Amino acid sequence: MPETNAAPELNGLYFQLFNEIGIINQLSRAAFEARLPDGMVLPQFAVINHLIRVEDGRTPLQLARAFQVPKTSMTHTLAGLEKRGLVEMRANPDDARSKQVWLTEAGRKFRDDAIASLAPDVGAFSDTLGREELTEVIALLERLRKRMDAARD
Amino acid sequence: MPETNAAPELNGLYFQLFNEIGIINQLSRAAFEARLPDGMVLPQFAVINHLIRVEDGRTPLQLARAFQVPKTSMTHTLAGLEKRGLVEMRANPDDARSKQVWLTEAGRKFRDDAIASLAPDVGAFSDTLGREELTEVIALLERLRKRMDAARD
DNA sequence: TCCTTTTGGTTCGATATCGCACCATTTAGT
DNA sequence: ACTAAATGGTGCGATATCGAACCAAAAGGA
Repeated sequence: MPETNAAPELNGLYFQLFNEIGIINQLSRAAFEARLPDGMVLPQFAVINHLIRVEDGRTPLQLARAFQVPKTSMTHTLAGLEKRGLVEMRANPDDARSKQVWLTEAGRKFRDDAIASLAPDVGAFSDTLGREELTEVIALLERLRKRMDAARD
Repeated sequence: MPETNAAPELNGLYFQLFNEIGIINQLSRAAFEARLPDGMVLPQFAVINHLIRVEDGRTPLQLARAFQVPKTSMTHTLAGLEKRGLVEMRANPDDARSKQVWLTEAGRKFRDDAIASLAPDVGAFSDTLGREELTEVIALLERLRKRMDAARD
């Protein structure tokens, strides 16, 4: 007899976790967008941040995968960033189908300014989790994210 | 000289955490919606689940607050659920402006079926975090959520 | 009681998100 | 080389999301 579910309550905990994650996502999104200029939206900021943290010159598809959004969504996000002059789309020398996303000077400055203007907000609750707890949570979530990603086939 | 930021790297960790949370949210959303019938969307399921976990008879505004979404979004979500016959909107006997959201039998059944059909997916990675790790993460995130919520004034 | 403010909810318009279909290139198979 | 399949990206239409403005009921003063 196949053991399909040895610990059903575990599922409930995962549901709870996803629920909590959804709410925090909501809260952080709202907080961010309240600070960002007019129509600037969280995904746009996230992309800029990613390009700085990792490296610019990524392709749109790489970005879509990194954030686990459909590529059409990324196209839209990048179009917004380009219209604001925060990124620059160039042809990919290695593949004529593909493009590369590069930060402009304005893009880098924008990110620095945004971080600075966001700092006070983060400061309002940054004492909630200690450094160890934070890194612990991040590590666990990262582990979960990679497993979920892998399970996605 | 005022100490505005005693530990700047902490902010970076929070950014990282929010980033990770955003991606997992994305992944769970996509996974859920792949299983749910046609146009059914994650927030709708989340509301049903909440009504069962907590108690139905909540008002739309209570739900909006619970999920930290604007009330207009909740109106829309509830309209979708009502159109599918999964919830029922009744007048609030205590307040003529307000309404109450009640689950229908179809709504309860729907939730049970959805959970069942989702179980295999969760099973694909449910061994990633142990029960202790899970409850630990949930507890920490819950703590953070409440603090962020409070900081929202 | 009358008037002001607050609160619960919806309507409306603007934008974001995403699936589907499509095109151009690249890769793989023969 | 030639064709078939896979890959990177976009256009389009349908829906989701959300802020602003609005309405009706309730709460709070005077």
